[in-house]
Amino acid sequence: MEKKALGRGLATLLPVSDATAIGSAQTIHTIPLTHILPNRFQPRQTFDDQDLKGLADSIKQHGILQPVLLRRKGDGRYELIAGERRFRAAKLANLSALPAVIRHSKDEESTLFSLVENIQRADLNPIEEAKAYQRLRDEFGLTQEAVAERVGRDRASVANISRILSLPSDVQDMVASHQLTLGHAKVILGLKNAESQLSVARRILRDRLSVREAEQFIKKEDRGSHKAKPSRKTSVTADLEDRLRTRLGTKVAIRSKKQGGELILRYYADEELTRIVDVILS
Amino acid sequence: MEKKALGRGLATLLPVSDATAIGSAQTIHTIPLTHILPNRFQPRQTFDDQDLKGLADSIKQHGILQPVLLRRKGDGRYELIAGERRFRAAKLANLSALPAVIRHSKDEESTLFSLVENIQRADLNPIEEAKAYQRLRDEFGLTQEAVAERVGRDRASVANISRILSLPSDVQDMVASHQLTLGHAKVILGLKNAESQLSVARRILRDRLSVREAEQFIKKEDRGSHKAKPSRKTSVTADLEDRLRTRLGTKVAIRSKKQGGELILRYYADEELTRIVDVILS
DNA sequence: GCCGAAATGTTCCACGTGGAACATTCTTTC
DNA sequence: GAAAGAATGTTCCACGTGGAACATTTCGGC
Repeated sequence: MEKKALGRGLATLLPVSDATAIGSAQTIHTIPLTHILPNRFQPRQTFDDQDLKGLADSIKQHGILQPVLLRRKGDGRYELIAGERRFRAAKLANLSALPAVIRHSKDEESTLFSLVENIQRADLNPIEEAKAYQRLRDEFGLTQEAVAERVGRDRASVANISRILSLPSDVQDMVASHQLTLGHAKVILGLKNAESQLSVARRILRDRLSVREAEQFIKKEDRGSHKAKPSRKTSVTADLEDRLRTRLGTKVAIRSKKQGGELILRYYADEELTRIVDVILS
Repeated sequence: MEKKALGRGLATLLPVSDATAIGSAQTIHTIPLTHILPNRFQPRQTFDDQDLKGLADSIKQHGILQPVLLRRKGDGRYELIAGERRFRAAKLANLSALPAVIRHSKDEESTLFSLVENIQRADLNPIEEAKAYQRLRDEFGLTQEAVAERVGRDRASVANISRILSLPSDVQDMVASHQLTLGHAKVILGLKNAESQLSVARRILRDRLSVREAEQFIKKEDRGSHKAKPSRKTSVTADLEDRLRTRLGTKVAIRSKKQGGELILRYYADEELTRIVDVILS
């Protein structure tokens, strides 16, 4: 995945006045040489070795001052539009990557625009939406942040929706058919094993668990398989919870809020409530 | 507002075989005589008094066996399409209302259909939606239940959305402009006085209260003005809450759930949490 | 007026959503 | 390899929505 930032080195070497290379909205990517193909239509077939060697020496000294111009091939590789000599000289200089501007064709721009519009308008199920985001990222090299800006969502939301594509396909089908919600799917992603993901998905359907119930269920499952995830609770509150749990013999949760919080004692029958109240009042 | 149901009396008197009067989807309304206008285009201008008297006697004995046919005038009144003799005889018999079938014109059906479609499709703000429901009810005599079925919502939701039309217009503007949500508006409706409704609305905007915070705030306001609404809690849980509150010196809530429930102790600082825990553990 | 049914009014809160806050990984430079 | 910043991954839960459950009013028949 190409980076938007250059790091400090190249940025300071590029001339500010080079407007043709750095347009107002141009982003300079660093593209590995192995991903760059020569231009199929390059009329020039021979290059002077001496000339290239001189350029390579200069590059070794100063780096590449002007990004090459690339066009995306759609399979993760790029085709040179401009900068063949720089490309060859960079090889001679044993560089591994080039600064490049990726130019989209008119067709590509149109496809991008249509994709974004469809996402914003269509009543897509979460799987469709995730696939659309993936397409934006794969075909146009957009980061999650860029996708999020274009479709009007938060970056974390794009990440969350995209993650569901790593679920087993059976579970994905449940989400696509609206048997499970995105909230459920996200909870299931907390399980690492595809088998348990499918089995928990079935359990949620069978018992009609809400998202909250599913969250709790996953917590219990993780505890059972010795893969408990680190809790975000402080050790102080966890200690208090433990001691209260021992004293009262029931589930205890301490939930902090903006101002203080809530101490929650769970009871499973009216008799238990009476018992808990008696303990407190005694 | 016309009733859909007949009561037992008329229903048992109407002949089951009278298909022209009771079509498969026909609803029989009971319309006060004072709301019924004679047909402007009734060719017959004179009616035999003896004939009418005989019919009036029969009506006194048996009631009206066949509903008249009415057309809605749009101002809460109806025009007779068929049944002039029955209408006159009912007057003679001192009836106050007639069983009637309301016939919609083709134009009316088309308007109804369009209205429903627009509600289902358009991105209406809550005020617009409420007005649309009101229109369906006023112009077509639909009950909340009937509106709800047509637009695909629950009857209670239609009722709740419609209620916001009784808010002060300033508050309605806040809802229409999405400064306040429907949830906020519903909470404000719990206040009886227009002045306090507006003042609380402004408070919600100023302090960016969430719906939950607004609910709590309204509760406190009601307590302050000696207009506390009757709580839905059972006296047993209220009693337990009181005793715990006295013992622990903090807010206590008992929330029952499908299986048992939660006993919630509120704390406002870490020191208070420690104190509560100490009381329980002592 | 009484009663029962229908219709409407009202409050409270469980729900899934969306994302804040944190965790982890990747990339670039030195 | 270390450090810093960018990008991505992940969990937990506050939020407004929608309506369940209950309350109140209206209507019609007797």
